[in-house]
Amino acid sequence: MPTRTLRPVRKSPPAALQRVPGLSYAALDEFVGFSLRRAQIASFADFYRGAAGSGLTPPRFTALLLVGGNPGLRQTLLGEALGIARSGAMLLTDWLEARGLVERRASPDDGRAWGLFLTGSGKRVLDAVKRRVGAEDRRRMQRLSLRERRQLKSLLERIAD
Amino acid sequence: MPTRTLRPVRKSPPAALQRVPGLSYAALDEFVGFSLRRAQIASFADFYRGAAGSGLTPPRFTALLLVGGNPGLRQTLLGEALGIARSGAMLLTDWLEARGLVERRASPDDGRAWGLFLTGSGKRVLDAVKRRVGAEDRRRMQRLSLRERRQLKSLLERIAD
DNA sequence: TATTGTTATACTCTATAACTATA
DNA sequence: TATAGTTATAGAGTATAACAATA
Repeated sequence: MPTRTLRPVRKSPPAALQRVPGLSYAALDEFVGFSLRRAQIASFADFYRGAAGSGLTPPRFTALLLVGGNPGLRQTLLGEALGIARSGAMLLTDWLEARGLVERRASPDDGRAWGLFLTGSGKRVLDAVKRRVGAEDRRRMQRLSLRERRQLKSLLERIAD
Repeated sequence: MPTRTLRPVRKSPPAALQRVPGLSYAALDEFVGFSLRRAQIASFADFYRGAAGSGLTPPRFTALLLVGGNPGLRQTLLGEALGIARSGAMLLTDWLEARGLVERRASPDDGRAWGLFLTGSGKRVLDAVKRRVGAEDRRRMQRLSLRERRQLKSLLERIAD
């Protein structure tokens, strides 16, 4: 059994591109990627507002959602889904387990692997954060009509790989 | 004058959410934020493809674009535009200066401040990378019709703060 | 031999806080 | 006093590589 070190809570959201008044952004506005990035940063800010106090970050929240939707998920697969190395998936799982949100259970069919499961507390925390983050997500999207929201989502899916 | 330490070139793009076949993503798909994030990650991948070999990262590229479009830009303002602390803006400027892409000139009206300017080499590198990254950006967007591209950009601007 | 999880280590980017020199 | 830039230091998240146990 490994050492379960509790990693501290993140204090503030990551860097954010800002529109500073008086500066020329003409060169940036040629790229759709910049609009995408700025919208995505706004969405991250929503997340941090909704997840405030939970200690969750986007990868941790995503991990909880994935474990919740795929009980018995293995760390390697979790890492793959998150696009991080196995070692990182382990540290992430350590953090979630130390906080009592996720449980490692020995895999019945593979002695090398763990199956990951939400604990009762993990389910409650996930539900609460999901509700609050979801509310923030919908609040921002209410700037658009229902039709525009569907359009945006469909366009985004088409340009994502 | 500070020490101008040359920071190494980034090897690989940052983490990327992946659709792993067989996993349930139902819980994630409730959030527009996830579509946004996945599309944005794809756009980052485009950037790293286009900027390959240049050592540029998204913040460094953005910094070059901003200095190019705002000659004499001060570090503090650059940091603000990028959403990073002054100290970070300095390290970033150090990197760009050590690579000969950007020049610090004493500000004529304020003895404390630098004005940032692209060097000849900086202009050439920026032009080349801009062209290649722009091509990648447009290549992805060609999955959409012209009308859809305009729509996407407009929708993104409306949900960004 | 290959894979799962783990450990050790290092690197990148960021922040905070204290310093200096100018304003 | 306040601001621009700098320095020192630390933290968070990532990667790579080597290891043990199991497949």
